[in-house]
Amino acid sequence: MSTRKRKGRYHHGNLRRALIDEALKTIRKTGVSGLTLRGAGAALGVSRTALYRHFADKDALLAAVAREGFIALKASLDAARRSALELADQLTEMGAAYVRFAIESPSHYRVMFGGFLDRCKDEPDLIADAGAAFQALVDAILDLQRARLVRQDDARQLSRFVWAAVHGIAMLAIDGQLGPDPDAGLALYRDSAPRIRAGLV
Amino acid sequence: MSTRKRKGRYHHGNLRRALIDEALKTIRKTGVSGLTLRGAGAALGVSRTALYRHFADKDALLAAVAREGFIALKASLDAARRSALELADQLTEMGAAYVRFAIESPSHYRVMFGGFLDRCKDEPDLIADAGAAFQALVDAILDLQRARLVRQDDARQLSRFVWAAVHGIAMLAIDGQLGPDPDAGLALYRDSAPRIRAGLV
DNA sequence: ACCTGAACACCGTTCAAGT
DNA sequence: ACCTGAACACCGTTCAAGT
Repeated sequence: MSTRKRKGRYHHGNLRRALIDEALKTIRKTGVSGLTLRGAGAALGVSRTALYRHFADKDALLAAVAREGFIALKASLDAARRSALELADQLTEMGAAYVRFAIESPSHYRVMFGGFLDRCKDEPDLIADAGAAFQALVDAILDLQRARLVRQDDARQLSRFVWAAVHGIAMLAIDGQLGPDPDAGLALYRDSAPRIRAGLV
Repeated sequence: MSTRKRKGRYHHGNLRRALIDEALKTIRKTGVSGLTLRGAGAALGVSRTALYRHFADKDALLAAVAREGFIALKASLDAARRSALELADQLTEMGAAYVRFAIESPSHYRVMFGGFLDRCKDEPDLIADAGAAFQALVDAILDLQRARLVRQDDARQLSRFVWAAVHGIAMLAIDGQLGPDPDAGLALYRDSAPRIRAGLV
């Protein structure tokens, strides 16, 4: 069963979902700049303006794409946390998962953080999903604080420090600033993880 | 003496320079998305295609804008280093200058790091200017290592760690991820500076 | 309710022609 | 050498009209 409209069918079925998936696919393939509403419509066998029944404009579609990203990122972080053998390793594993997420989906990551979205505009769902991903980090740090493995500073501020560090590594990596080696980002993270930890104890 | 073409004059004078300045101005005012070649030409009283005598395409203009950014960033870092009263404070001051640069010129900063430029394309001058800014950090760390204030790890890797941390703070700040408070970025840096330092000693 | 087609006001870029 | 004007192949978005 394809996401493409069956010819002659009047309604598409789930155009909203199909548009998000199509956007994700072309973003992965060609970057954000390659995404056009006309192209997305054509790929789904739908008129160029059908999209406006489900999204206010292109930014709203991008916001939906970004939301998917934050949900997937949170899932990666949660999985990494569960996979850690010891409590002390949880945060290190989460950081690695974070950097890996960005390197595996650089264009998607850029939609989430590249300034395409105007966060002043009322997108409460997007802010909530981004907040939930951040909260995964805060929760892990609170656990470490309870076990006396991390100092008792404000957990949210500690989380922001860790977030900034891994976000910086991820951004420099997908921007090519660390050189052409595709593993440069993870290599830098491996070197940086103990340094980040040093800032927490 | 305006940068705008005097009417009737056949040549502009220094169109290349004027185009970069015009681009910087509109980017500061409206963001990168507000920059159009047609608009820039019109603002300078020049045809829409005059630009192609000085730049291969829009990306080449953006690359020139990014170069200016890296040169200005290096100047800020050097000034911060000189302004530090003690050797031990140099790096902290440089980090603050870095975050301040991004917060004061968010759109310009995004041209430098936002993935608009394809670093695989041959822009050796851009890579050189970005490298020079990074080298300012490496030099400061080498000095600290000589004074035994920083551990004797590979200086470039240490520099990348510091760079990623301040870059992450800067990016989150200008992306609005730290909340609406415009001072959130510098506040996070003040909290993070000693944590970053902990990773170096 | 959902979709279409034509239209509007934009883009970046090319190219023959002008000075 | 440097610039222009018209043209080309695109955009996002609006809107009256169709089912």
